Amino acid sequence: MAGVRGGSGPGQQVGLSRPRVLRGAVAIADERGLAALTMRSLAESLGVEAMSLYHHVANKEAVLDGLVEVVMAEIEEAVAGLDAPAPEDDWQRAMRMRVLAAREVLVRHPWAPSVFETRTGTSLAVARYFDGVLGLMRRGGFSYELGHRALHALGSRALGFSQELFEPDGIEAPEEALAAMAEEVPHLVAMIADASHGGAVLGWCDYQAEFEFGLDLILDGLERLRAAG
Amino acid sequence: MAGVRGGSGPGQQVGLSRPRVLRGAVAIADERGLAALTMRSLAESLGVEAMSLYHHVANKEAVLDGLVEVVMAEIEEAVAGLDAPAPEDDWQRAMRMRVLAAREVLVRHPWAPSVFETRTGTSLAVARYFDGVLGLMRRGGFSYELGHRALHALGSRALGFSQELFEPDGIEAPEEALAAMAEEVPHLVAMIADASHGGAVLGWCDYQAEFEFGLDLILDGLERLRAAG
DNA sequence: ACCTGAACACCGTTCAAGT
DNA sequence: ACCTGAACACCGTTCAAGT
Repeated sequence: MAGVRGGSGPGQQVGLSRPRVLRGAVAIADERGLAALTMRSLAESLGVEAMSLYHHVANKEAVLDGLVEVVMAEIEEAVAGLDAPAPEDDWQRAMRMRVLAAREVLVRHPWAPSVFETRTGTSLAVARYFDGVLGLMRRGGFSYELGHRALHALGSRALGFSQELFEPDGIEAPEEALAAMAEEVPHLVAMIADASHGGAVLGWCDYQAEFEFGLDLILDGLERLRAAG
Repeated sequence: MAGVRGGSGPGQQVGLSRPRVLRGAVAIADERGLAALTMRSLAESLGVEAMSLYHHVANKEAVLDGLVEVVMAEIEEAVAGLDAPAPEDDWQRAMRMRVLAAREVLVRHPWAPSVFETRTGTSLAVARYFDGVLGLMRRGGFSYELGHRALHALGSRALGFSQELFEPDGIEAPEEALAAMAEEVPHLVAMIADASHGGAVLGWCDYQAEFEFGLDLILDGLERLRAAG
């Protein structure tokens, strides 16, 4: 047959490696979503059989752990490139910039929160990031005790995302259904009606603005506690 | 063969039904974890073949949706049984009690947050709960606009849980590893050393206390904004 | 050392057949 | 109307075999 070796298909690799496997995994998750990432699809995208992957990663769990590493590396890079004030001068602004930089990375990898959520053990990469957050607060005048509480209070927000269990946007039913809804969730319906006075109706939630609101609420509260000693 | 019909095995049912299927699903998740919940294991626990389930639920997604309904019903019941102040008198205390009541339900179903996270669409049961939260804030003097922002700021905390991406507890390595860790995450190591002065070393995170701290941080901030008009 | 084909033990789900 | 057996199209993973 023709093309015995030198084909230019997706399997153009000179040899597999852990970084190459992880880069392939990120590409699939970015392009086709997390559900499309299987050992078989990953192997195929690398021009190799599924079983070959096991020479470079222990199993699929290890691939997911690797995805966390990749994302955290991108976040660390984004944070390093920041022109933030010294925490001694303005810890709150420094923290805000850090969190929003992390958030920008996550926007590029919308699957990332789901992967973070499934990881049980504490990854070193994540621990390093939180170590940086704690270090920032220390330089900003936090005691270890308050810094500890702050880490818990921030939770996933420190990494740039929050859990939106309920999206008011989801309520915007097609008019007729709204009347039926009004009995079940009167306050939500009224809230939407109130918001539509301004003009915007559908897609009226500005998630970035809401994220920043919640973040500032917490940071303001922490600053108050810090200042109070 | 003996025991043609009247056996007293797990399949003691007189006939399947959606509620019966969901109750079985909750039981499996409670006892053996979410991963153990498969259509086949669920069927077996009900003394039936897997394919029989499809006469009562559309598919596995519908089972997971049903789990959310069951949990939300338990939460609504817990909230209804609360002896909370009228929101007009003390919305913050009323809200705090509501959230902590929800949290108690979730503690009984540790798999619940994972299920909530995988649900994409807005469930009516969850919408109803958030409608109640918004109603409480309205009675407490919130505008719809601030109430809306409050719902976002609270996020999953309104239902009693928060995402702990990083558990400082996970750091408490077996002494020797700590020295190696000290280079990678110096602030976290120092934080733990600082905390151990008091006495408690391992298992030193009081998650309930940390949850309440974060909740109060947000509620205090919201009250400040509400009072400021 | 690295890659592979075949196979195993699972999944969720469909379908035609039973009562 | 409800339940079932057999089958299908997937998973992740093991194992013995190739180079």
